Amino acid sequence: MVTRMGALEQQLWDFVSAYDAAFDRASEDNGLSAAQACTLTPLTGDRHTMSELAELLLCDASNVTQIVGRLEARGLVSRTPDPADRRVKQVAITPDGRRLRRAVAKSFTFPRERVARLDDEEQEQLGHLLAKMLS
Amino acid sequence: MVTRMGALEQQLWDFVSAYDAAFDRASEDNGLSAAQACTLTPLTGDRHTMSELAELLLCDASNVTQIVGRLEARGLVSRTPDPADRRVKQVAITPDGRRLRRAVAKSFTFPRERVARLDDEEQEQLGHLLAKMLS
DNA sequence: TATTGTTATACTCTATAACTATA
DNA sequence: TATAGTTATAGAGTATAACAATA
Repeated sequence: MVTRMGALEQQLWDFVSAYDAAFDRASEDNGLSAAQACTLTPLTGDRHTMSELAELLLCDASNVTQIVGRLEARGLVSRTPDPADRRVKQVAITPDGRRLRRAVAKSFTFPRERVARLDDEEQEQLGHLLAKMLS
Repeated sequence: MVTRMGALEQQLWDFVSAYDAAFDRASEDNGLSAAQACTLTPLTGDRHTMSELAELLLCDASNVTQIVGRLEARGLVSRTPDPADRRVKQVAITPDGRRLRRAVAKSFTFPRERVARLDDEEQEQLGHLLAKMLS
């Protein structure tokens, strides 16, 4: 991707590009934008505030307002004021939202398929290498 | 990211998320959107047609028209009709565009830094695993 | 006065459909 | 008629600044 990029860096670029493209496709095959699918992802049954979502999604709160607004209009999430502090909104995924999130996860075969090409020892190696790079 | 996602899949998600966020930052630190930086990337001195770019970037040609239009307005690429077939446009990066592409590459330290955490043997392992997953 | 979230606005990305110029 | 690219248009993502409601 860059001038004089090493072979390993190029492989990483290629892998990430393929991964991203596959996630985009999985989202759009289920009628969601990637951003919408990413927003449904962390809503794991607990309630989350708009600010928490903005932090998780690494974007501005005003952006979350819009994305959540579209998801809410489709009945995929709910937004209710926190009784303890009525400034705060509690966002929760609905059963429909959960279904769609599962459908996206099922469509997103890329990581499963690619990891399945590695034998047990290689999978363990990969986990070790990723942990080292992420630490 | 998904219901019941394996640990290895979660590590991949985390790595890709961090990689993408770092590329976005590197682009925006240099006054480019990620899409603009991605468009400058493959313009390696040869000439490319709009269609080729659309294929490389996995998007519609009308989208490339707009992105290239903005890059051209800033003097980062040039667009000239192919004398052999005047329907075709040859896109080339300018010296300013090259400078900016290098600046983005320099800012995008994430892959270099993370790979540098691995010793020589681990880097070789990673290359092997990526090749297997990309094949 | 400070904080949470929304609204208003502007720009970019993206695709589809209609169009222009060229072949 | 077919192809390369553009234009028109519309919807979505994104951020900044101004605002409302609540604390």
